[in-house]
Amino acid sequence: MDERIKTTNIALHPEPPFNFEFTAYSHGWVLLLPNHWDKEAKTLRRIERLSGGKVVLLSISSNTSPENPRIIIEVRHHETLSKMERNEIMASVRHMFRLDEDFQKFYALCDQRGDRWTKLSQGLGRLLRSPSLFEDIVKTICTTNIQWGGTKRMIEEFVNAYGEKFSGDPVMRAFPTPEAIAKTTLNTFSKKVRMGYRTAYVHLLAKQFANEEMNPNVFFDPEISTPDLKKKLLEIKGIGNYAAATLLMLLGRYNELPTDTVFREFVSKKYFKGKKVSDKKALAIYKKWGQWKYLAYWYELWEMYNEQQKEKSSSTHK
DNA sequence: GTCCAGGTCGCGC
DNA sequence: GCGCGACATGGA
Repeated sequence: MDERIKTTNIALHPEPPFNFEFTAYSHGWVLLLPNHWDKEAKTLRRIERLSGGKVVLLSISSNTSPENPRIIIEVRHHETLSKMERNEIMASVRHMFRLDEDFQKFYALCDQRGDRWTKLSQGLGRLLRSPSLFEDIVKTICTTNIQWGGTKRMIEEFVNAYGEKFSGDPVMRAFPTPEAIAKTTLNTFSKKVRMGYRTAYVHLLAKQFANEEMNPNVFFDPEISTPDLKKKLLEIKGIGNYAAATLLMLLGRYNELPTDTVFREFVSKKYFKGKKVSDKKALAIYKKWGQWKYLAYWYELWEMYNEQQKEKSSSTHK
């Protein structure tokens, strides 16, 4: 290991209930570069390029104490880490794990429903997100009209082609900056990263972020109503109804559901004995959850996934 | 080879 | 406001 690499540890103190592993592994994002999930160490690693240009390696883990939960960020870096850089890293990780989001009302609703829903108030429901909105939009675009394997491949090519390296690691790279994509031509970009027709959307998005035509702060403004926010999301090329609902979830608004193939198949299976249903009927199932629809849906989807995994392992161990 | 994926766009009506 | 074909790419 390079001796010039320094290590700085930073601790965060989430409000309980908080469950680090459930949050890290809450949906597919943990499996997309530049995230690396170390199963044994229960650690999320990723290269991060700070706004000042410094590239660092973050190893994010937890003490897993329910009473006094703590997130530990091990930062590997060159030279000294300035206070500003420390603060930026803390803010990014708080953002990823949604430490500033309040789930009390949702948990109260779950406890009120009783039964298996009470499990959620032990700290489930936080869905991992990326440090930047740009990363979350690119990734969401890359989940449309493609299977999960395709999403992983596209993001992998994207990160490996344009992400910055940390000199202490030969392989890992940061998520590309909008500037890095904006300064390459669409033609070159489309040859380096095979995203199909999505290439033009991602290239345009990068240009809009780079020239500040798109301001991420607008999307995080608590004052903006959810319908207005959805309208803004739909203005982005490549974002339709499904992607807007996904992005609303990532932005902390849970009242829209992504009516895609997964949602339709799931609701049909769970509530309509596998028969086809209209989106309207399917959506009606979650109406009672009000502003928490996405979290309720996601929990049930996760439940079914776990049951299927159990069945699989029990049938192979016979 | 054919079909289609955690859809979206742009067109014509 | 709705229906419908086109869209890149690779895996099933």
